Amino acid sequence: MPLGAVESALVTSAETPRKPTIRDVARVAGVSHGTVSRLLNGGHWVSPEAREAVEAAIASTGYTANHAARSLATGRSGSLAFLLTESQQLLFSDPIFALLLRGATEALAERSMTLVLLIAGTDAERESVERYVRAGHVDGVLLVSSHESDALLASLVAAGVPTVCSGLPLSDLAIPHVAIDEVGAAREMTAHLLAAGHRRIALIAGPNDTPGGRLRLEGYRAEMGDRFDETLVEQGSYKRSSGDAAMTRLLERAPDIDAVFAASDVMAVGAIDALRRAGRRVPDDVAVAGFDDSGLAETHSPPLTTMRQPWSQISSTMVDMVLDVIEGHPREAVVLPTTLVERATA
Amino acid sequence: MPLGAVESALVTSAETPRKPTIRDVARVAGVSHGTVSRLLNGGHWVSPEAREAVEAAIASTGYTANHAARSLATGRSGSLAFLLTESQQLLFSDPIFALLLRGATEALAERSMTLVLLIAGTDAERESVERYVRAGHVDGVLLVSSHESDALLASLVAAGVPTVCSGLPLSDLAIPHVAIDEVGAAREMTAHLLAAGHRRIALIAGPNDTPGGRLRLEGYRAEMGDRFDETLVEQGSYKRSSGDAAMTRLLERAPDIDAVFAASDVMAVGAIDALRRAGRRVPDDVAVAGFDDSGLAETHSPPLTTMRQPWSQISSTMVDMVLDVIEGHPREAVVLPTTLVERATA
DNA sequence: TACAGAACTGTGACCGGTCACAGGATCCTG
DNA sequence: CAGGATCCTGTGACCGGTCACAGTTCTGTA
Repeated sequence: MPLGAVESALVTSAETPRKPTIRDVARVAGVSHGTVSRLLNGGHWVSPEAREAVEAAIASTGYTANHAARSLATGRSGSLAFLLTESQQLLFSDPIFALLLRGATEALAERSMTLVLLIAGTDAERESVERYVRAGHVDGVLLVSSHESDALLASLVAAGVPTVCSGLPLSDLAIPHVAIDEVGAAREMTAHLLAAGHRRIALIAGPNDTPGGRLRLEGYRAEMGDRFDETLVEQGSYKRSSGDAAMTRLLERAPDIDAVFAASDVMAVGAIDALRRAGRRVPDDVAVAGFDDSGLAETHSPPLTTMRQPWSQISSTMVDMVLDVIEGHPREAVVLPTTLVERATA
Repeated sequence: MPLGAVESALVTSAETPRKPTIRDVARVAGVSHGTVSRLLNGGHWVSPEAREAVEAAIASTGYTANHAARSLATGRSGSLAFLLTESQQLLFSDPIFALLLRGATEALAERSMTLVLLIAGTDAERESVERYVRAGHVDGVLLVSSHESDALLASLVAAGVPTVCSGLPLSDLAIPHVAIDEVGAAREMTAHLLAAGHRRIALIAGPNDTPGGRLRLEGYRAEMGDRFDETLVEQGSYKRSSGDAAMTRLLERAPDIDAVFAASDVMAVGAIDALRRAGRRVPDDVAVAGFDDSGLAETHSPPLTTMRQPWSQISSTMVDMVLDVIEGHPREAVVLPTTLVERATA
């Protein structure tokens, strides 16, 4: 009956039936709009009868909250930026960005928040992204970048925008971030290859200005100890073709290589391309290990032995952290564990 | 001087200096907030002097518009959904989704709108996405799906949500969409292979419930004419491993194959994996052609001959179309041209 | 000179929530 | 039984824009 009343009111009062508001719900439930609002925000100080009436009214009217009105009143946008400061190339070529994106989308959906994707590859884009974020269109930023120091990061922090990074920001800023034990993971993989009897283990490192590039090299070097040989190290750019090229150079310089550890799965796959062209069998002639467990590792043939990063945990932790920071609770950096996944190539 | 007044007012009235509003700007410029608002929305009926004063005031106060307030007043959210109705796997494995995402992000940034990424792979996700969109959190939807009929699509259309699809929605609904001439493009590639002297041309088709799967097969069949042979057709799932598997089956059934046309670059690369394992040289023994020009095609070694889809044009056209629909201007479907890109494999 | 209409401007209602505040009811406690 | 605490509720101001409307000035034309 109240439902009918509301329906006819809507139909008669406007040709386009307006979406029900909190006041419509209140009228149907026979309470005030304040009570409805309270129920919507946790339901404290609402009597059981009122709760029941309001819940019924919400169901019968098909009420959904108006996001813009809530934002205006609370000063919160209800969204986070997933900020990628990479050239577009990398987004396409390395599946780990998609993994992080997916994880963050899920973690936010659980909290009824949304993800705004921002890509800042060029300088013009960086500027517009900065304006956008500083204007308060998002409550916080998930900064995803493989490169360690970033002018954008500094300016976001200076502007007081709650920000969390993936990977280690190696600048001196103390930004909350979630990372893995890069050095330890690289040591573990190197030790695994050594334990399998390999002695001439090459490394295809990442770029020097990325934590993954520097620290995985450090771990490899530490574990190799006396066996460390500069000629066994090449640098790639995290792209497949760079893995291929690096492997080709390594084979020329050191044909006696019996294993190769690549700082990413994508480069490992590129290395396998080169090894195949050179007629080396994997893993019989040369063992290959990757890093990331990026999905590619499992579907590649043969499946890659790799160091798994807990992607969905990384993204959900980042979301948790930035939400805490938004609430005013400062957060420390978090280091998550990695797992060596032994498949066919090493 | 007026600026100083505003600044001190802000500082004294609140410990946290509030962000300047349209009324602050108006006070500094010595006009009413209505005039500021008019300038912000196109600047019609604003005198040159007022315009100048307001622009100076905006610059001196550092004013940026409050998105939530504008949304509330206009009933527009200023954002579009990029809705992906695919299992997560495909987003990771096929670069074309990243290409579309990137293009849409750019096209929207130009219009100061934002992109909300929604992924509806599971049924639970579909439901929450539907609630979200119907609640009016976005002004329109860019539906990206390779599969042709989609319950979600039907319900969005029923709810009157402005929606544009990529690819052909083969249901009976007349949804605006942007597509390519699938049949014509497939004919063109097949003709190219025939012209190069190949006679036993295999096809690795896409899934039957996708336009790309059905229509590219149709074009291939039409162009092959009398040479069409059912045993030369295999179906894949657009994944690399499925291209590999399909090629393996084809080689068993028809060892005399001298060319293969894959309905996506990713599957073409998978096919090359299989051909290499079988000891066939590409393109010397078997020519390979892909479809999409997904970025993978260029970086693969050897670089893939493929049919280029105009990705950035596709995404910007989709954005244009959905914005038109939002404005109340119905749009027809658009068919964009493809280009045969000859590289090393065919 | 009068007057229509264009160009410009200010005012205030409104969008749909949140939240502070002022009560009212009920219950416990001294 | 007074009086305070606790629980619950309604009221209305407020967030920062947009937009309809009314009013003013200015120009051009009869």
